Amino acid sequence: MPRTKGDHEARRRDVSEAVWRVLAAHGFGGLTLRAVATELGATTGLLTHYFPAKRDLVAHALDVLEQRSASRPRRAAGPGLPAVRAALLDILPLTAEATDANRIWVSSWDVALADPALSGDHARRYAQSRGKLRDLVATAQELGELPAGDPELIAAGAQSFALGLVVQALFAPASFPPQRQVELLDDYLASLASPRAAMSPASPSSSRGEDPAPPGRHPGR
Amino acid sequence: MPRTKGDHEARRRDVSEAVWRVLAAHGFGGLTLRAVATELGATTGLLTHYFPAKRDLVAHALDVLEQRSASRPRRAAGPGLPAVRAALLDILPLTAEATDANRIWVSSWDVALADPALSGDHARRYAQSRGKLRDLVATAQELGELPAGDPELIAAGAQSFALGLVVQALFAPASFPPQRQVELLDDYLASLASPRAAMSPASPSSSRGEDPAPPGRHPGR
DNA sequence: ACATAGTCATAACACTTGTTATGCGAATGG
DNA sequence: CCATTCGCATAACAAGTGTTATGACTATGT
Repeated sequence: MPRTKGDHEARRRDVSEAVWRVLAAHGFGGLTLRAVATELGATTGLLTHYFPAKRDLVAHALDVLEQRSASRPRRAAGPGLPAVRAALLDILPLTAEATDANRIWVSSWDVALADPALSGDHARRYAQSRGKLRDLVATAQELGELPAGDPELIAAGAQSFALGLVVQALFAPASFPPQRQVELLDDYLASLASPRAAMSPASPSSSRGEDPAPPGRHPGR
Repeated sequence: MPRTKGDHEARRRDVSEAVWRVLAAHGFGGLTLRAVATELGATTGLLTHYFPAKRDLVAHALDVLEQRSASRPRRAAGPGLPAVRAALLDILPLTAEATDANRIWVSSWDVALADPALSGDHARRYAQSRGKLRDLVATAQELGELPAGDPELIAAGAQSFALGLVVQALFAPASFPPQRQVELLDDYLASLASPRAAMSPASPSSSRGEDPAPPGRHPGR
């Protein structure tokens, strides 16, 4: 009965890719049915035929994002610190596709922060990613490639570093070419790997509100 | 002639604060003239009286954001590493106001990435902030509180770390309370301060060893 | 007191948005 | 070969958007 045979799923994928392209170009603020339709060379009638409402459309687009992020070729690396490095490199916008994905990701933060449900989804996603990173950090510590310390804390720090680097690279790609991103990441990992001077494990800020003395190690004074 | 005397500027500030509140609550995606008007207990006629177009309104709101960021009480800290720490602490969402500001900031990334002009503004802003940070890092190095190394690179890394921590804290405030943010930052600074070996200790992957990701062109498309 | 000018509500405007209804064509099943 | 069903363009729809008059109100200057 259809004009072309079993293309229902394939057509849905086409639509999702058009959504992807619109998102990469104009972000969520510029995501409209008309924009997707023209990007696809069709009309809104086609879109509503496959997705009853815009909500379903963006949901499927976000599924595509997550699926792409999950199924993209991960870097292979031996256990320990190289695995940590590979996981972080996989986050950075080192290629055109990774740049698009990260750009969409950042764009989704606006709508996500406005909606508690979506906000929770993002938080959960980051927590999961952090969990994986923590395991990698732990094995690296067991191998003696990273100094002791709460792996959860180290993973959170590493993820923060990578996330911030993503944002900076998106806004100033000329100042943060792939090579520079890798350089920054490797410097960060090197500083992590170097044995840390002894500092009091208990945070001195627990008693006072916040903003206590300068960092742990006081060279002079 | 006016209903109340010299309140022109004061009224503009009122409007800007209403814009601020709407942005903090719903982000740029939820910023409409009606929303601002009801938030202010007025109508759109008032808004257009003080700001001819929405463009001017959001521009002024962003000016307010920048002005607030610039004029907020900065942490005082002696030169060297404490100054670096203070500058980074000033970025983090440690208070309710700082959280609002950062939430608006993140929200603006969506619209900024869609508009090259705004994108350039943001890039310039971050570059400037990075420049200041670099100077602080340099003096800390002169004081021997930080090991040698390109201060520009160190500043970029520190900014990335703070930025990413902001994002994480916004999405999972329960997992990243102020105390934890400070703890993470101090850990990061401690690892920076510790003298870095030449990457020999037990790290098989040299800094420029393998890199599956070819440094191809980045943005394009 | 009167004219004037700033303040702002009211309301209409042109436009875009997501959604829905209608209908035409094509491919298939009987 | 005809009826049916899917694919999709066309177009109308209501709601919401930014923008633009219009006019009433009020405090001020003279």
